[in-house]
Amino acid sequence: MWGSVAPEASRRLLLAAVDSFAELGYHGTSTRHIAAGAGMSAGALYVHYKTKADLLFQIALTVHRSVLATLREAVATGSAPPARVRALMYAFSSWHATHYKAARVIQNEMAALGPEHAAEIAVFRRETRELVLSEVRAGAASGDFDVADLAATARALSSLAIDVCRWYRPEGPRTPDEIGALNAHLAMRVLGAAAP
Amino acid sequence: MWGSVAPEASRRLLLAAVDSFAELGYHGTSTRHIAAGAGMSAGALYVHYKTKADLLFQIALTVHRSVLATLREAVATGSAPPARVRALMYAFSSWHATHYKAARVIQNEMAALGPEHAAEIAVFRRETRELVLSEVRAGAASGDFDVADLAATARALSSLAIDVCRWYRPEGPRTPDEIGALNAHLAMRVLGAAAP
DNA sequence: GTCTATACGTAGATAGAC
DNA sequence: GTCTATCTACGTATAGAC
Repeated sequence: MWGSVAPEASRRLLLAAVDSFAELGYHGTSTRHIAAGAGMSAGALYVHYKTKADLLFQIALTVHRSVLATLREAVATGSAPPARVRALMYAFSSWHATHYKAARVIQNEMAALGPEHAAEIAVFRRETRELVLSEVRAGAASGDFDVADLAATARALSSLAIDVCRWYRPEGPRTPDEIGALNAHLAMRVLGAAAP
Repeated sequence: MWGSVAPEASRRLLLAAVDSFAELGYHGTSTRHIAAGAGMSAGALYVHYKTKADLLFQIALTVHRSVLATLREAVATGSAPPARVRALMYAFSSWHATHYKAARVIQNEMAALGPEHAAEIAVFRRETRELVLSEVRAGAASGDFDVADLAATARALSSLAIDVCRWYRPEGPRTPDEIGALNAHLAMRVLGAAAP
């Protein structure tokens, strides 16, 4: 996910910021702390990022792009709605385990973005919602799913997948793979799909 | 929920803090802002609360007590596991809509608590988890539910209910009552309970 | 209990040497 | 590009008048 961030010093700062924002929050993190986490002095940060807010925005951009690309790849692997939604929920959930720190930042700290940055990020979030919704709708239309409230059910699936980043710990008993598989299974139940 | 907070000036400060913590986060909120929200000057806050951290802790105590009491009342209304879990999910979800600001504070800002305060609050959170888990376990034991992974399924139900506070808006299309009913329905599906 | 004034620390951000 | 030093503003918290 971070491969596109260059040069290396910029990436180190970004990763240190993700760690700190995830743990202490944006407002609870000082630029000095970020710089120290990247092995630099306080002033060096401003060579790579204009402001602390800009740093958050670059993180938000990178992470949202990664999620959306992951979900789009996932649905493309299936053809029938149940297979597509299983793949979607597996990818959505396991991504939120694997990248739980980055996910926490984009879930918890987006209120700290300024209005222009927030508007730009909102586009990604809308597209993600639309993607999930359209997959649920397709399965309802085909008769594979039994869904009373399309929007609310799609949101429930997203809640399930996203919330993973809030409780997942690498030392915990379940792997990202297992979490993805379990949530894919629960999604089929939520959607009233026939048991396979 | 706030009736126990007296005198009135203390309650005004607490409510102003909840509003601001929910919107801007604990570290993003200044004591001046809280005091202004309660219609007071900056210094007056310290007559009612020892520190800003103490204010957060009082909020956390009050809100966690309210959630737990709500859930305990809810399960007591039913006898068979499906009815009990339906009541639980209805109460859990609608509470998180009705009290979405208070819920956001206890979901997003608990990392700002000091170690001793955090330990005290962790007791409430553990009890809430245990309550949900024990209800799921009872239904699995009775044969009403079909659950492969008790802990993970119980957590999924909690995710569904708690996440309501993160997206709910009073101007939105669904009432807390409707949200509670929908999540209760989805919970039955997640648990593999026979359709009523 | 509330106000104004203030002490003190730390935050974000910049300047200039290397 | 990185460092140290520094500017300036704002944060929490306290003191003392009313």
